[in-house]
Amino acid sequence: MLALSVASASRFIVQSGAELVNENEPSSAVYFLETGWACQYMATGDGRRQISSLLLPGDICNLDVLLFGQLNCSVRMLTSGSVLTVSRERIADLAAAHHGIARAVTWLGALENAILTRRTFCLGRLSALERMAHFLCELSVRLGFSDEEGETSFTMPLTQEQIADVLGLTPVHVNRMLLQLRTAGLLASTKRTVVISDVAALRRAGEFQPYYLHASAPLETSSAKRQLMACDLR
Amino acid sequence: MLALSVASASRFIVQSGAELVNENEPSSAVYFLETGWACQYMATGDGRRQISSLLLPGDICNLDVLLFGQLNCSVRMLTSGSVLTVSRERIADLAAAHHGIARAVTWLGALENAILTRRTFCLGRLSALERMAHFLCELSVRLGFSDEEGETSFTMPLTQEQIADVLGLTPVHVNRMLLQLRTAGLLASTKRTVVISDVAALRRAGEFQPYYLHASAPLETSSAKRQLMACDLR
DNA sequence: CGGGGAATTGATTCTCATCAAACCCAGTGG
DNA sequence: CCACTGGGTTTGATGAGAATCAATTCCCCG
Repeated sequence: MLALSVASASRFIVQSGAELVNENEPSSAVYFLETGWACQYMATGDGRRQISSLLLPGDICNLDVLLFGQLNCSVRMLTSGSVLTVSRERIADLAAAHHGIARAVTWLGALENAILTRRTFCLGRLSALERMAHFLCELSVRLGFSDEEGETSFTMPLTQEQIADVLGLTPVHVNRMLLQLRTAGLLASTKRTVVISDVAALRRAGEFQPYYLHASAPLETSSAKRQLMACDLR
Repeated sequence: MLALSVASASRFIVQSGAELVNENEPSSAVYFLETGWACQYMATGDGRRQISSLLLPGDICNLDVLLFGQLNCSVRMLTSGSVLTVSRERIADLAAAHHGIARAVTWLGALENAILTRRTFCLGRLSALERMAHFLCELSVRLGFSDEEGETSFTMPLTQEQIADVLGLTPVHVNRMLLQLRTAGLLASTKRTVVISDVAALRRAGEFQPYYLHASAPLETSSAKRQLMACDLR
């Protein structure tokens, strides 16, 4: 909404907390997240919130809009960042003209699908500790750190409350689970820096198998994103 | 696996419990479920199981295979039924040649996506009772009963254990939640027949909003399915 | 030097899991 | 025709994991 109020421009600098899409309003553009983190979420009337997917730099959100003209969840920036928008019509036209574009949309949709499928498993059947471990493993791979052992570290701008909304837990419990992973020697994180001391062990603890992310086909994924981005720049 | 062992034929009669896809083996076909119910699920080593999606008569599963060549979950029949298979190559060829087919695949993928997103919300933030209510509402709409009030009834071949695997609960607790809904007057089910006594109330109890199912665009959905089915029959 | 959001810690409560037993009922075979 | 069987359902008693409530501490920033 906010972002689209200036219809002519296509790149926006948005503040942390800015709402890109509201679940109750129609939306007619796809967003490409250049920098910053964002999330898709749904909320109940009484304040419970569930983040259904995290959007990392380079991610595209709102693909459903291409078909449905409406997203059933809201999208909000978790940090400040910059966003490119492409109108629904523009992508539809290009997809009709170029196989590559259509394929890119399908590919990214399928990838999102795989991630969501995995998340249902985590939320339904893993304990809080396992979910936490799985989450950190998934994040590291999505951010491009796919080493299977040794140590990995990266920065993560999320608050514990936001992590809680991803994992279906309370902030307090997230805190305790992080502590537990730290005392178990799997994690050595400070503030906003995640340090996975023992990748292999953390993966075991979280039942994490990286295959579903298809990170071994980075060419496909990144080329899909690049093609969609090019829609905007032409 | 089982089904594909006879490569030439394309319609199979399968027994309840038959495994159509195993998460650890590559798969190279899309399945169209003519009759019967099936499910996609993932399991841990120690026996926990989570059903990520239910496949109802008329549903298509395994679309991810078109892009990834591998599904990350298993698919199993919950009842006996009949299944049509279409090879990956065949659909890919047709999709390249006909817009309609490509669009159908994208549409169904997006719909699955919307359902998974919603399930994430249910598993993460709804109580057992709310999940149960939401599940029954979703089921009734997916089966074609989209009345918003009054009474609705349909037959459901699932055991309480299978429902538990959908909702991330234990069979015992599923039983108790059903009892609770019955004593609250929202439900009047016997054996395998679900009778929703008060649709509006059950929807409120489960925070259910039907929009995400896009049942109001049945033409799109069913025509997408029909087109894919036609791939097989030509 | 405050001020405020986030993180941490403790005490308590509640939801749901676990364990265990009884029951119901359809199908089978004597 | 009726005991036998076994999967599914129902019910009860107990326990564990996570939520809730409530302070306190830690930092970052003005």
